[in-house]
Amino acid sequence: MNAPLREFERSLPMQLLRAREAAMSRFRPMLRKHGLTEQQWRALRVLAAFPDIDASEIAERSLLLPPSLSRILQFLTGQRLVRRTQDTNDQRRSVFKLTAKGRRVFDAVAPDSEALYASIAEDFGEKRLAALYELLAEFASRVEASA
Amino acid sequence: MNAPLREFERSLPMQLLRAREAAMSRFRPMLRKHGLTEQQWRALRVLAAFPDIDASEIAERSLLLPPSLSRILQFLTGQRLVRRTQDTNDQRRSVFKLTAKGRRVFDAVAPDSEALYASIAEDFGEKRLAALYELLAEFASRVEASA
DNA sequence: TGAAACAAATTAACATGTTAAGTATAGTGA
DNA sequence: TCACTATACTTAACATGTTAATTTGTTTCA
Repeated sequence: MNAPLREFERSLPMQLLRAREAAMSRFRPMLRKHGLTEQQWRALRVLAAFPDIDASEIAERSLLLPPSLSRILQFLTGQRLVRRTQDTNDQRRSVFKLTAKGRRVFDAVAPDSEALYASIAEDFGEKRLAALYELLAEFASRVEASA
Repeated sequence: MNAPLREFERSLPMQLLRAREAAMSRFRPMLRKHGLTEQQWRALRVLAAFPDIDASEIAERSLLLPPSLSRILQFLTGQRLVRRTQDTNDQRRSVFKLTAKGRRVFDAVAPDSEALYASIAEDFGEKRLAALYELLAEFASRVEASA
């Protein structure tokens, strides 16, 4: 055994990564069948919930950096899943909205997504899932704040 | 307010991402000063703890996929931080070890890394940190297992 | 043995992450 | 009004993530 490494593998950033990987490894194959990446799906979910939203707010809500989101919106627009409109008051802003096709894709993926999430909740337990969620939210806000 | 999205932003994968981002946003600038990315540092840490380790085990312990690790090892070898040796028994395997230079870099970064980790522990609280760690470990093993 | 299955690592191709720099527009104050 | 600053993206450049395909070497077993 080696002390420095035990500490490393026990580190919180590594456990956060491992936990997320465990969860996402269930979602990615399903999304792939729908022709979407995880990040594209995150953007679509935000757009489904907030019509006529600008890029900055999509980025913030989907936890995607602006350069990544910029490319993703180009892809989604190219696929005719999303339509972009120029804001007439502020020419710098673009406003985005799901197309009918985009809405159909969202409606097709959402049930699969919810089913997988439910299976995770069942495997780990609703109660512990809620406890974990609360700790994570507290951690994020605490650590973000005093950066 | 919009129900579907509240559910989305409350999802565990998103909170795991947000929490990890909060933590890593403290580490990345420090690593950058040392000329390393987060992933290169993960590989170095594993190598510091396990001399003469093969690529598969580095990948597993650092949570890096083999293709990413392959590129990272090429970079680290090019920087003369790591040396590669062919396994004579199994010609498919390569075995890696930190060079003296690699060890010096590790020794330079490690204290900064530990200091940041300590500051996070202080901000969030040792006790809650331990509780969060345990929940995450339990979550990962539970969700990985029954994938 | 020798062909088939398996294993370790790499390469390929494309999407995203990360930081810095660039572009266009909007707001601000002397 | 006009420099100055700030905002909203976008582009650039390089590193990594993700899946599939390849390459090379090992193992199995008929």
